[in-house]
Amino acid sequence: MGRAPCCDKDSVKRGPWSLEEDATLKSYIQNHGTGGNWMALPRKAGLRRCGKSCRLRWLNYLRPDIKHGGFTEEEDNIICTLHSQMGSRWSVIAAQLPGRTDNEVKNYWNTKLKKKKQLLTGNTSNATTKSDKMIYSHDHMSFVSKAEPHSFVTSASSQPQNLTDISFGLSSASFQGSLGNSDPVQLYCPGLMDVSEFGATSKNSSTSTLIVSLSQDSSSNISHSSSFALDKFVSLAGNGYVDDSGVLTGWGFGSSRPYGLDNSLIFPEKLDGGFGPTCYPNMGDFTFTDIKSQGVVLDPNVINQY
DNA sequence: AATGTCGTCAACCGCCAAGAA
DNA sequence: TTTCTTGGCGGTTGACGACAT
Repeated sequence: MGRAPCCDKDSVKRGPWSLEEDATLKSYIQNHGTGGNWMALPRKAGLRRCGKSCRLRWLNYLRPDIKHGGFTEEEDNIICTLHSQMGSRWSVIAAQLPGRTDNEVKNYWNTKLKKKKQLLTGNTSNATTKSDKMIYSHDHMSFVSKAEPHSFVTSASSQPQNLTDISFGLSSASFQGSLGNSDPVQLYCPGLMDVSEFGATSKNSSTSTLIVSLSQDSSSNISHSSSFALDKFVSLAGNGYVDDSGVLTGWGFGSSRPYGLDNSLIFPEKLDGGFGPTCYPNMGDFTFTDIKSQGVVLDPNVINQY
């Protein structure tokens, strides 16, 4: 036996709200509040609507502090950063954007930002098919192209987990130089700009760290070039670590910035009961040596600018 | 002008967690 | 302690408008 419906679907109105319904709901809530009971509200307000529907209409549209209209570039950056950090936790992301609702942020991501992200991966046809994949395990990482889904193994679970959230076109990246502890790192990614997703660090703070973050400006058609502006490089530094259970945690830029120099740095929090969607498991043995062996080269000139 | 395709976004669905009974 | 109710959330759907053919 299934769950009982929250309301009788035959007796309530569904679909788009009319102006009259909006006015009724708004007026009722402004005069009486929600009363802490959305289920009872429509009856009290004289609406033939499900309580859930009323709640959604109020929270997503009628609330006086809702900000309607296009997203700013700053909001874009915040959404991208937080989404990379915590995945699809839209309510949490929306909470960082005054006047925006989780639904609005979610829609915006799905219609605009996700596409941008897909462009950066070189994929324009399918959200789940990535042009290039990065795979890693305890002791290696590599780039592979046009691949079917890969998996990696975490030290905590020893179970393969699909890499659904980490991929980008790094196959042509160049990377040279060396790193000291907590040196900022920039990864030169021809054709790729800004932020996004992937981080690695070591089990203790005495070894190298790496973050790769990418996105692509769809209006540009950048070919390999050495004249990128600084902010076109991925940059990183910080004090993240992988704890004993293999969860990457505790990342920051200096003492004040939770994210990267260009908002590119994102690290997942450890979630109770397992890895969150963007919780990158153990990369404790992932070092630059490994990266170099795969032909990824750090540009020392870029490092020196920090 | 008619039809098809795509993008957007409001609204709904169903699951889960918290708290009340 | 268990069961039930409700709120909250993320995923998905479907209506509608814009644009392309």
